Order: sequence, then C-alpha cells, then structure tokens
Amino acid sequence: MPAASTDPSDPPVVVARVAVAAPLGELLDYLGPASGEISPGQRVLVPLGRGRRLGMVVAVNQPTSVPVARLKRITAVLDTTPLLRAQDLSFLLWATDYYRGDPGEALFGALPGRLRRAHPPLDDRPLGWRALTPATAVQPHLARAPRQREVLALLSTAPQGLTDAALHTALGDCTSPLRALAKRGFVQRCRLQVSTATVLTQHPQPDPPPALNRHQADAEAAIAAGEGFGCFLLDGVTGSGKTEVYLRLIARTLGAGQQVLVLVPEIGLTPQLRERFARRVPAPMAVLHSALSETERERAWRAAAAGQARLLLGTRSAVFTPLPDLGLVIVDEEHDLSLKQQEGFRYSARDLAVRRAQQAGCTVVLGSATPALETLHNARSGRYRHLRLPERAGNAAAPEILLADIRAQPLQTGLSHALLTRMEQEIDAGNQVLLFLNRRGFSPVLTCHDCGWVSECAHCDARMTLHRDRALLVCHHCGLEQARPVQCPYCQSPDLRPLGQGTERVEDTLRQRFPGLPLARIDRDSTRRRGELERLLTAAARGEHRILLGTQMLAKGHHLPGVTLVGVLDLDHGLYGSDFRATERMAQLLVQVAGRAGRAQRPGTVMVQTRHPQHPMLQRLLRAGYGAFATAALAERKEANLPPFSHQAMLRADSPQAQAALDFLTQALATARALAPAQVEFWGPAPAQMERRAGRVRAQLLLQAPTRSLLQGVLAPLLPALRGLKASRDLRWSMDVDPQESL
DNA sequence: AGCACGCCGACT
DNA sequence: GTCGGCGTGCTC
Repeated sequence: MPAASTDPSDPPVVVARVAVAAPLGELLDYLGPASGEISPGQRVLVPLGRGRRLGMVVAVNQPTSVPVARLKRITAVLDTTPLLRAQDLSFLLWATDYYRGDPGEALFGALPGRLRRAHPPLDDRPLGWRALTPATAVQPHLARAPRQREVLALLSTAPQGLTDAALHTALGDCTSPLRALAKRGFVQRCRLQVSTATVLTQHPQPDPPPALNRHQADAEAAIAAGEGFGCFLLDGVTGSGKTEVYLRLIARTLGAGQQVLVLVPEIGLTPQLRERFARRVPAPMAVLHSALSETERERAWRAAAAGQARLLLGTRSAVFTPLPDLGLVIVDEEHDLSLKQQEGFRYSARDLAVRRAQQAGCTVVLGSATPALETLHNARSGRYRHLRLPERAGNAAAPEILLADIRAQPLQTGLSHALLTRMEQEIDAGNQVLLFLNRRGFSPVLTCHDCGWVSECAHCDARMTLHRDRALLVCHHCGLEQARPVQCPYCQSPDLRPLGQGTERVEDTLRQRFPGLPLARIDRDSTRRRGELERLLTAAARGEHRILLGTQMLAKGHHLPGVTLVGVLDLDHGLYGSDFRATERMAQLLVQVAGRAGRAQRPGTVMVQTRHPQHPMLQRLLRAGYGAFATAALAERKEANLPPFSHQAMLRADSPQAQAALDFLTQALATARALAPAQVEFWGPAPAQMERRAGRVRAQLLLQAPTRSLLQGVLAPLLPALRGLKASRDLRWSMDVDPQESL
C-alpha cells in the first residue's frame, strides 16, 4: 500500500485545508475525497479524532506541515458547487486572523443557519414537469389516451417546464396522466426557475429622486469621482440628507451593473430606512437581519450570492455575504456600537466593511452625524476623505440646546421645574415633547426605610430594579426576576421605598401632572410585543401622543416632525463614566437625541438636566458642536496615549470560582510579557467594573501597543499559548481586538 | 468542543 | 482484584 503512492500512474495527492466546525483555533489538512473533485468553498465531512465533523475547504494543494501519511481523508463532500468564493474565504480568513477568532466559528458563522449544519442548500424552486419529447413525435403512442395527449401538448409549449400549480390550473388534476407519461419516458419531474419574489423587493416604479442641495451634490460628486478603493466619511448633521446621497450613489452603482452592500446598526429600529430604500432603489433588493427566519435568511443570502439581489441591506453579519459584483459599500451610523459583535467572534462590521471594499477595489462610505473618534482620526489624517453635510435639508433650524442646572433644585421624579415649565409651554402650544431617560423600570433600587436593606441581585454586584407594573424586582444584568417583596426581607418592616426613577415612574408622574394627555412610554418593556415599537413610533410621528417618554430606543433616527422639545433627564452618567469612551458616547447620544427635535419648520429646543453644567467637554459640545468636541476629545486621547493613538486588545475571563479569572489572567500576563517587545503595555489583570455578574467573577487584562502590527505580533503567538495554559480549561475567556468597552 | 487515555478510591 | 472519578492532551 505505501509503495503504491510512488506509482506515477496514481492520481496526484490532493491536500485540502479545512476550517473544521470545532474550536481548534487553526485550520487542518486532509486528503481529498476518495472520488471526485474538491474545491475551496465546499462544505465537507471530515474525520476528527474519533468522530466526524463538518468542515469548509478553504484551500487546495497548499503545502502542508503534516506528513502526508498522517493525513486523514475527507469523508464526504456536501456541496456540489462552492458556497463561498475565493475572495469570500480570504476575506473571512483575514478577519479571523485580525480578530484572533476561530476559523471554523467565523466561516460557519458567516453562513445562514441551515448551511451551518450539514443541511443541503435550500432548494425552494417549485417542482414541476417538463416534456422530454415533442407532443407531435409521440402522437401515435397516445392515440387512446386523450388526457395524456392534452398534458403533453401543454408541456411541449413550455420548454422550461410547468409547475404543478400551473398544470393544475390549466388542466385540473392530471396526476395519473403525468405518472403514465413519466413511465413511458415522455416527461420528467423537474425543478423550475427560482422564484425570487419571496425575498426580493422591487417597486415597479421607483419614486423620483428629489433635488440635492449643494452640499449633497458636492458629496455625491466627490464620492462618485473615486476610482478603485477609497473610503469616505460622510459627516452630516441629523436631517442633512445623508440617505439621499446614499441613494444617488446606489443608483449610479446599480446602473454600472454592480451590487451594493448597505450596513445598518439595527434594522429592527429602522423600518423607515428599509421602506425608503425599497421605494427608491431601481433594482431587486434583499434584506438580512436577525429577526428573519432561517429560511428567509438563506433565501436572501443566496439571492445576494447569486447576484440576483443587486442591493443587500443588512446588519453587521451581512458584511460577510458573498456579493459577486460588489461595487459600493455603505455603513450607516458608523459610530454605532451594535456594528461591533460583542460575543464569540468579535469583529467590527464597520472596519471589516472598509477592508472588504479594499479587497473588492471599490468605494466605501461611512456615514454619521456623530462619527466615531477613530473614524474622524482616520479622516483627519487623510486615510479617509472627509465630506461634510453641514445643513439640515429643507432649511430646518438646528435645535437650541439649554442646560438645566439641577444642583440643589427640587425635582419632581427627576423633573426640574425648568423642564416642567417648558413642557407645559410646548404642550399648550400644541407641540409634542420627547423625554429621554436611559433607565427602564420604576426605580433602579428598592430600599428599606427602617434598616437600610437594598434590593441587591443574588448573582451580580448590582441592584435589582423595581418594575411596578409587573410587581417584580428585575436584575437588568442577569435577568433574575423575583416577586416584589411586601416587607423587608431582612427586618420585616413594611416601609419599602423605591429610590431613584426609571421610565415607568416618570410616566406615572407625568400622567398625574398632565391628566388625560396622550402619552407613550417607549422602552424595552413597553415594546415587548412584536411590532409594538413600530406601532408606537408611527402613531407618535402622526402626532397622536403629546408626550413621548423613552430610553435609548428613542434616540435612533426616527423622524418625529411634531417634536419641538427634547428633555434629557439625566446626562451625568455619561459625563463621569469610568470608560475612557464615556464622554464620546455621551456626546453622540446627546447629538442624536437632539436630532429628534425640530425637524420640520418649527425650531426645536433641547433641555439637558445636569449637575455638571460646567463640564468642559459638555460645554465645548454645546458651544462649538460635535466636530469641536471631537477635536478636544482626540487631543485628550493623544495626550493619554489612548485609541486611536494606540491599539488595544482586551483579554477577559470569568468563572464561578472567585480567584480563577484573576489567576488565569496573571498567567496570561506572564506569557504575554515574554512574547512582547517593550513598547507593548499591559494594564491589569484587574477585576471588571461589575466584578460579579450572573454568578461569575470577571476580570480583564488590557494589552496596548503603539501600532496594530506590534499588537498583532503579540496576539499571534499569544492565543495558542493561552489555549495551552491548563488554567484556560475551566473558565471562560475571550480576546477582544479593538475593544469598544474597557470596563 | 468532544473524546479517549490515564492513574487513584469503593465495590462485585 | 475491577469499575470509574474527571484531570490532560489531541484532533490533520
């Protein structure tokens, strides 16, 4: 047997590099299948250890470091044609490498659900029948079978075949004549042309594009003039018409016969954007997001990969969808945190979109009213082209922002006299008011007035929030729920008092203060039912509610034309948060919320309640705008040597055992130090901000390097070394490259 | 992640 | 004397 391999008449040895669906952290090599061809992008079954696993071939006939005699053979090839092309694979492997992810996890994670398992690709082409012989040729054989003649005659008119449904409609039940015809070999069961109607949206008559203002036209021209790869930051204030610029660029790209990829943070929150695209885009469009069923996802994915969908609108994972004719990538709200995957394979869809465009040699546009500091830095240093849309479309006035100093002020459930007065004025004038409080529930803590007991979570270092509507205490960190106690669990006193306020409590107060006034509370609790958020927002946009009270959910880009006053009840969390990005987040949130006001002809006002009205960054933001704020914030970052002036990776660990995470990270630090040049700095290991969460003790170790390549140089050997540490066995750990949260 | 291999306690 | 505990290491 071994001698046979030297026989020149033997087929050449085919070695396939395979990403196996097991967390191995590396690719494995296998011999090609016993019979048949193998290509990159095909899924395979491979022997692994004692068992059998799903895998994806990523390369064929690359040199292998494993002796050929030790290679096992691919058991089966699951796909007749590759699911992913060479470019898709190299993009995914690049991402895996950069984010130190597992190749199997990343590749299979990029596929729609059923293909992640061993299922064959969905074939939902309708079943039908096709004639193999022209009716005229077999007429004599069917002399005594009029039904068969009839059926065959009809099928002969349709060379592609006819669906069962079409046959039934035309001729009624023809099951038995068909069976007879098939038996004689005159007709054949077949699948008909793919029906795309279920996934692709295309309006027969797209809306005509509105005229662009000068800034929009300049931006469009600048972007359209680009050739090959180029990254543009479209920095446009809320309401400046970024979407219109996207739509023009999309139309151009589609017109040139290319596909477009549009990434948005959360499509569930932007059905308006989706509608607008559907009405305007003059080509088939597919949508990809987490609320779709597996089948819907697979259809959309396949339509994009097959080039049938010309525009793909999706959330972060859509960045991995194969698009054979990709000619333009757009990332809307590029600063948004939800573009960063925070679990498992932790990637930034925005940064990968740039990489993807680079690979495809096409343009990428990052759009935001409040660009991430990283992105602004790239724009200002010339890596990206910076385009501005400084004017609100339709001459809408920018909102006036007022600070309400609430130090030593009496507050009514968190509402100052100044804010309430202003609200009354606007409401009396027939306008809408939007109140923003980023805390749901009734009160963030319940306490005993007699003994000082507080509603602590049994599994987290956190307080349980009182939800009065449901009579529950709820931990917002681990989800633990318990019945609202009627007396103190510690001293049995009945005098339990809610401390602080959430949206439920503010709603309560407002209903008393403005009896009968239509009010909508919009938070995760009030929008639990599917479609409820959309229903409330649509009603709000029509002016049905006079007061809108909500959390973060309200900050995203919904158009609420009747709102003339936005109240921010508590900004201070953002001002002195311990994450170095806290002020950046605060500024983005404030600007986004402010963008909800005065979008129509009525000027808007934003009133921000704060105990730190002199905070320099807040002052700068209000006086000089987001751009000036960003300049100052970047200067601070530079001074402190923080990103984007350095590059970070966060190693996190957690375990039910008190010391395990810190012990592991201590070993990790020693390992990393030995691998790292002196310029690489380490912070920690240190307990996480909330040390205990969901019953697990958490800690972290931050790596920081002056350049990406220095950081990558440490990470490349570090990850295998960490996997080798035996302490890594009985705890959970993860590496987060370019972390967005450092707590 | 599985899954076997391996070296120390209570059982037919 | 064996069945089996889960620590350790590997999977092309």
